[in-house]
Amino acid sequence: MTTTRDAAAPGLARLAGLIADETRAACLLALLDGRAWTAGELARHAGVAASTLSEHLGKLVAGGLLAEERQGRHRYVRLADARVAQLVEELAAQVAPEAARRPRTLRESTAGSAMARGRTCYDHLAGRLGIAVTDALSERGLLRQDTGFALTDAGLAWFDTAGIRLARTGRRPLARACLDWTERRPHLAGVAGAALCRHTLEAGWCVRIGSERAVKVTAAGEEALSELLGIDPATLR
Amino acid sequence: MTTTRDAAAPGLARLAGLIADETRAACLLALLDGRAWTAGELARHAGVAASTLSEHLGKLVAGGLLAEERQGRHRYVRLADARVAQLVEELAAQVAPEAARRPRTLRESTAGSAMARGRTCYDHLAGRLGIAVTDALSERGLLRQDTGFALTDAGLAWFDTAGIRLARTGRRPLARACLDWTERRPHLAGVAGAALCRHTLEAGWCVRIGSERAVKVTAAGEEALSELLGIDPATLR
DNA sequence: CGGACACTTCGGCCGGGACCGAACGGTCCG
DNA sequence: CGGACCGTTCGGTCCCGGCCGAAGTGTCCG
Repeated sequence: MTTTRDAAAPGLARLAGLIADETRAACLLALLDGRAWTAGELARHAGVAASTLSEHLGKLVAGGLLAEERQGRHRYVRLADARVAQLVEELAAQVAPEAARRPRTLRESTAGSAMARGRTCYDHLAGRLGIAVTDALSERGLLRQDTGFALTDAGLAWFDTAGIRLARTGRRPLARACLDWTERRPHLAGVAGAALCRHTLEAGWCVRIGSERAVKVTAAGEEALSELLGIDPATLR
Repeated sequence: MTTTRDAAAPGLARLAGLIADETRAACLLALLDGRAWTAGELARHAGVAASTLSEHLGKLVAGGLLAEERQGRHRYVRLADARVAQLVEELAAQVAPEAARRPRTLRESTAGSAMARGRTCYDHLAGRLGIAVTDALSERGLLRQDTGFALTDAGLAWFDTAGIRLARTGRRPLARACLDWTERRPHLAGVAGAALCRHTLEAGWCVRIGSERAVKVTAAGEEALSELLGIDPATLR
């Protein structure tokens, strides 16, 4: 064998192959909501037979993209970790330019506009809401976006006084940019993004709408975001 | 149709499908060196017939992953832009845990150790060299990694006094973390990473070894890196 | 304990796509 | 201008993998 083919090529192809099927891609995108779905829910979502989806889940779990948890007769799956979520986001963002076409049906349209207003992206906030928060943090000098993407010392203090604890985990960055595919601009992800999202939901600043990823800012949320970050409630509607 | 399958699923699957072939994956990894390759070079590298590779290039170009430039009877291709490079890096990094197995042949071993010492990763420095530079920037307060990944004001000044111009382009971040797949830690990428890499090559601090991505620090480079960043030359050998 | 339910396994069907060699069209050079 | 070289197109082969329905396993509940 005289070729110098890169040793990582088979692995790369195998990994991409896991995502390269429309049904599996639909599953991964659905799981971007950060929750655990049952196999049946995913089968209905993707529009394939339960037997077909079972095989897909087997491959995704074996490939390390999904984590599973069996409970009685249910098989719950979720994205394996934040790194996998980032990977799927990143790939989806690369596709977005074409996917950001105008919607076809009224249902898609209303659901789309709710998603555009505010949604979760795995474990952090996205959509106009996510952008508004990210921009507000930047304007107040709490987040530095001009030379990269990192919280400032003032930013660390802000999280502290807001009562949002940032757990310094092993590898995961405290702050990271995640490209928003509706706004086409980066929003806050990483440990801080996750903590902020969790806090907004726990404090009742936001509530989930329906069974989708979309979230809605509550009256209490509008007040809190206006007070803590100077976000004009009108931009969130 | 009663399913709620995500509208982005077909696009995501199509994009992943472009990478999901071992031959195309080998091409993308080879092109991570940032240079333009001819179709013939890639065919030899991947170990397939020229006709087969021609079809692959057609798909990769049509899919927007590669940019092509025809010169006479040659067809030069390179990664379309930094975003595509980042995508491939990120996927490869996800694979790395398995791929970081011990090499099989002596040739792989010596080539591997040169690559581990220092190499380019699209347009920035990687390997022990890339990590050493990134760490040195951090230790001197020029780069902030603890709360994200961004240059500090001192860092901007350092680039300025070192005579390395940072062109503020449209979308590309000034500094970004790129996970190093031999060191398993982030190194500097983005505009600053690219400018630094270009400068080290132009100033003769580093030279490319052979036709691969590997680079070697020169005597002048050791002196410069020691003086400007306090990097111990021993760590680069 | 029996029936409804969630998921898995299996066999069979089918389409897509990776691959090659042969023939062809451009380009460069002696 | 003829021959070497680089790349592309085409026809044909072959295998991989997604899909389904039917049958099977395990779980929950009345």
